[in-house]
Amino acid sequence: MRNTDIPAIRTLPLFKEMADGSFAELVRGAYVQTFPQNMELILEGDPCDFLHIVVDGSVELLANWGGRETTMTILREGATFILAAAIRDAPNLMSARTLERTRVIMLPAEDVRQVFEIDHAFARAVVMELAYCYRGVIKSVKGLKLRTSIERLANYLLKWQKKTGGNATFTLTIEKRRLASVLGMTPENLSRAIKSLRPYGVSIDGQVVEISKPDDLKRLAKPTPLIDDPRS
Amino acid sequence: MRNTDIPAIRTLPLFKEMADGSFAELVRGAYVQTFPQNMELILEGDPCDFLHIVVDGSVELLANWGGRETTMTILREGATFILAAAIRDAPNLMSARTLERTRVIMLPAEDVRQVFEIDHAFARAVVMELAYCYRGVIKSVKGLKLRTSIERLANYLLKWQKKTGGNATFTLTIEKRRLASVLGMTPENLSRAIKSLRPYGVSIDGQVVEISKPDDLKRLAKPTPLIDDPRS
DNA sequence: CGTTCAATTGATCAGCGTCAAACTAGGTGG
DNA sequence: CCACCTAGTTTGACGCTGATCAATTGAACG
Repeated sequence: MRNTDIPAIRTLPLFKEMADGSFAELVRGAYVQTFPQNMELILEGDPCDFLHIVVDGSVELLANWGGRETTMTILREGATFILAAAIRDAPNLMSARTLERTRVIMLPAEDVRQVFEIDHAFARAVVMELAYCYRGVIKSVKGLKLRTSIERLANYLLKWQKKTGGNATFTLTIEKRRLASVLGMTPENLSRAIKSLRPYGVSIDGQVVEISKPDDLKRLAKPTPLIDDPRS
Repeated sequence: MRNTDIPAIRTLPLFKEMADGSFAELVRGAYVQTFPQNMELILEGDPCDFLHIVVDGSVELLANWGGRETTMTILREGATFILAAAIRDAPNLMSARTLERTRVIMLPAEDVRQVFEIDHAFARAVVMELAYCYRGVIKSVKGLKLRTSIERLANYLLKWQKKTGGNATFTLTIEKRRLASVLGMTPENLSRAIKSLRPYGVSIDGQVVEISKPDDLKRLAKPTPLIDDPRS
């Protein structure tokens, strides 16, 4: 592992509080690698050998069944994945694929489990991270079961607007067909959903979104922290 | 807390390995209560004060939004709930309601966090439990996004058959309208879905299910451990 | 025996997926 | 610099899945 990558992850919540010695042990067996776009990092069903951390770029977590495929979520800089499988030493429930040139750190799952035993601060961070992920998935189930696809889109736009600083105009960093899959619809339907938000002040040109009547959109989207707030 | 309830939970995976002293501390501030049917135990959005454990009976976890309601899951004897919220000291993402006369143990969330700091075996058990829950929710998202409602029903029946011992005839322990909500459909649609499984050897009379052509049903359901296996 | 609530059935409709085709933009090579 | 290729996006037409509404049947309980 290159020295330059160590500080990059040392400050992540998962590693910030742990002892230097434990961190060193964790990092000793780590691999760092930069993958090209569209690289399959892990495959659904395979045993989980490494905890992965995105240093730079973005990764798609996806699932397949019966010839169908869906994007579960998209991860960016600082996100970890396959933590639950690594902890339980269980097969991966999702595949992972790079969406662009992406730098990833891989910590042997065995080391993670071992350091978990030794370092209490790390154990606490792992639990916090897992609980955070769990709540994230619960929110997405709520969105899928309680909202229509248009409502999901509206809330996605509002959430992304907030994340990018709150301006009326902002830019998506995700292909539309993938956004469609994340939101649980087809690309064709996303196109139509976008058009149907026009009366609510939404216009999308390429990756550029403009929300001209945020209050109208919010009245439709009815966002709630219990589904849409990424933290807490 | 009555003495008779202590052994009931001591053997649960969450508490089995922990030190006697830690367990005593956890149990010291615990409440045990038997609730009647249809009691609201916790409310979505409320702060999380207690980790709950079902000793006997069953509890429905549900979520509301925009006047709609959905059943997230149904918990039975031995299940814990609100663990993630208790750990993170965050508001509940789901409400909980008894489905029948149900006995519940409530451990103050503050105590749980504190014992987590002290007892390492407990910390490990918490992580295992959380990872288990996380994977459960991931599986349900996969089912919702990748399967039609008929496929979800078919897999539910096969899973429940296995859970009850594998006989061709077995009994559901859940109201149909709740099953419908768990599976993400309306009661009317569940009725029709059941009828449409008749050519695959499924007949349901009241709560009694018979699967006469399991191979045909499996060919339709295409069950996979990566969605349908509750363990691992 | 009547009340109540769940389950079923039928009719209708909206949402969304599928298929096919047109359009667009970004990248490549002549 | 332009023509072309490729892949993503959009549009239209159509059909299936599943929701809604309304009415009926059935079962549990007082």
